[in-house]
Amino acid sequence: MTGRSPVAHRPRRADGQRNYDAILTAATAEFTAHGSQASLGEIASQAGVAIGTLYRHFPTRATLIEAATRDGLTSLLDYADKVSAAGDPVDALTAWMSRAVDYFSTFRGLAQTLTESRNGDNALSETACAELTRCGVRMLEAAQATGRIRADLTAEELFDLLGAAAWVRETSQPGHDGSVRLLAVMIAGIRS
Amino acid sequence: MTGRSPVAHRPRRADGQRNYDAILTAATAEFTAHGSQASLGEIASQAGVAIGTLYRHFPTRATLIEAATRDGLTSLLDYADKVSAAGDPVDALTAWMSRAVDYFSTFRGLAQTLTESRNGDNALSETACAELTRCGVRMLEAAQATGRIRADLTAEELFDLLGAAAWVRETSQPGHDGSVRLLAVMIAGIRS
DNA sequence: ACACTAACAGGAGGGGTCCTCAGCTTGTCA
DNA sequence: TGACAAGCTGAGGACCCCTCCTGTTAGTGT
Repeated sequence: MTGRSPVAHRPRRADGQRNYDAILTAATAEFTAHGSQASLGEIASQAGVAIGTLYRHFPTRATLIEAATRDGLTSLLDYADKVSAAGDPVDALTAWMSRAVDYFSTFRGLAQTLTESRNGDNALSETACAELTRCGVRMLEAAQATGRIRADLTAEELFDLLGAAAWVRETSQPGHDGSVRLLAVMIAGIRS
Repeated sequence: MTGRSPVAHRPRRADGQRNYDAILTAATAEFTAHGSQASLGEIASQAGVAIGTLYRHFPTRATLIEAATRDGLTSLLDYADKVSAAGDPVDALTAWMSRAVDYFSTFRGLAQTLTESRNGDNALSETACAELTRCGVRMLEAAQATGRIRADLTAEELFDLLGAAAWVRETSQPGHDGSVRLLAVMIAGIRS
């Protein structure tokens, strides 16, 4: 080891950063409009870069999806802290679940990507998955400690509920959000 | 009007019927293996016909999906009658829900097609959707009449539950069927 | 100020899928 | 048996995915 890390990268080039940002902006718009299966060629085109440039920055669709939803995930994790500090763990859990469904359905197809990643199939980064899982476990265990949430519910099952509710929202016709009632039924079902 | 219907079609040609059957068999196998997004070219190839022949018999993917799942639907409707006659309407409803989730998850992507069709987006035949809806309404109302199922649950919401459970099953890693627990939570949640 | 080089951008190309359509084949009925 | 409608074919245009090779440029050290 020399004094400084042997792999001290050069700072990212200015044009690279510009394109990275432009691609991310375009991707967010396209995913919102057309779901996670939006055309990558169209995203590149919207961003004003060639397709090769998009692949340079985001080697797989999953990396792009993850980058485009990173803010949402951070926001969800922050929300967990806030609502946990506020008071009753069961209220915190239910509020967080509702918020998590919002995040899961940021755009069509995200719930599936998240669930498959949690199952190891697809490949969002493990750290993101792990953060989300840890957060869910914490919320669930705190609520279970009150005795008012079924003790036999696992975190895995909790995430199944969230994914399912998000799927319903994605699939509902616009204007009618079926996930609200579904979530209510679920929350009733997980009480002791 | 003459004595016989003015649009009395010739009987279907024998080779046409053979190909129709072969396509349906191949489609069932391919949908089972690869979900509702299976390649239509591959299905035609498996059936030993050209792609144009497949489109002649099934102008859209939805018509093919519907034909490939018709038996399953019929079987589900029959099951409703059987279990309704057997005894307690709440038991009948819960048993039927479990069976309906089986049908909804005949292959990956079917739950989405069914739900979208119920919402008018996609296009399975209206008659099939209507039959299914009528069946669900009947099961639900009978169960609600006992007072042991929440009276404010609508059939639309019931089908959201079923679709969501089927989605979880489709998305679960093979070997672990998350829909069983999810359905249990849902059934707990819809009781009064 | 300048040359060097790693990082970057570009886009053609091979492979896949979808769906159509003009022309050919064949089963059926008289 | 012959005529004709029903049926079959598969090439083709349009789209998308992802890779990879070529040319360009921004940042760095002297």
